[in-house]
Amino acid sequence: MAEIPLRHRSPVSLRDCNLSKSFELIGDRWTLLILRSAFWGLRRFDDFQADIDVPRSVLSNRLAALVESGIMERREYREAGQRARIEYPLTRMGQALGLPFMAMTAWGDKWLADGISPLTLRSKSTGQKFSVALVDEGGKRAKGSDIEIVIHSRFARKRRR
Amino acid sequence: MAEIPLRHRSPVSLRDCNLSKSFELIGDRWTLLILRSAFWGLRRFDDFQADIDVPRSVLSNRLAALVESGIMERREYREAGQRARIEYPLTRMGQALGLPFMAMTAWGDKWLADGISPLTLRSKSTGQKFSVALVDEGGKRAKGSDIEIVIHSRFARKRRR
DNA sequence: TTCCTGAGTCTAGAATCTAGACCTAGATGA
DNA sequence: TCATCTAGGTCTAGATTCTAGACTCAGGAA
Repeated sequence: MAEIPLRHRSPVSLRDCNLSKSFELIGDRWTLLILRSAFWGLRRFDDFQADIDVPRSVLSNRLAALVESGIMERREYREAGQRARIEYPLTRMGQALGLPFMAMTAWGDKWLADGISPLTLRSKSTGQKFSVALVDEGGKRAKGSDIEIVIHSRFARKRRR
Repeated sequence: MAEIPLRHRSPVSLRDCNLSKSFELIGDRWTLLILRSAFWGLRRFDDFQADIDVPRSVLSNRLAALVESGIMERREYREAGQRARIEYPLTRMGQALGLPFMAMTAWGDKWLADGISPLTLRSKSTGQKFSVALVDEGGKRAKGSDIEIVIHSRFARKRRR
């Protein structure tokens, strides 16, 4: 992997950058852990609290922020003969974070655990392993040297220095 | 997209989870923004500082942590006739974060910016667009309903309740 | 000799985090 | 009827971290 060419300033401002906007919403240790638990199917306050041992006031704040940004939903539900309770399921927007999370997990497997993955994803029908990859429209994996970054002119910032 | 089945506890403990280990290293707003700048080719202390307007002491801490964890390298370099300076290039481990970051960017494009992407990735040779996807060994995209999660028995936690 | 630049450190006040106690409303048990 | 339990929180005080901005330090240039 070649070194990235030196530059002194990002060509897209933070204001226009959807990556930095994403980080503003979920780029915090507890938020990320809450989402991890949510992907496992957790939905209730006390379950989150026990699962990741987060301070209750922090959990409260983070859930409110996740609801505010549309990643989770705050919903009443009622089990037969029980009183109403609250649950926090992922919205479609939240579920769509699955792909970045899988990519992040694969990175962790490779670089933090010597390639040992506690879990793998595979096809129910064919049994083949799934993995996250950068592919073209036909599903062919991108080669590092063949990738070109195109910045939409409306967002491009003048190069300085 | 169907709802995730309810569960009360993650089947893999935080200790074994490479996703949570990853979050421990980079799951912090400033660290994420520093890495974003690094992917654009920034390498120098003052460039990072100006690019994302991070407090200098925080930048100093975060860079040290990134070096400590092997994501960046602290390196002296010398331009012709100049004194030695320091730069912080991404290591291979750091560059490998590119894929999760691209996935995250695509998420942000879709959900935070109405699908408007300041940047796209395409093939230099064929001009085709690249995108991050979950694919099988042959490059075929995974269908949500066909994905099965397999937890390696060594790491599986007993299901409670 | 003074200035400049890159790469930091230091400081004090503000904001946030943490552990843990407490609160509340409905269902349940005695 | 009264106390108890539970889910889903709030409140508090003390510890930690963050922030803006001033300062430092070394090597080269003017």
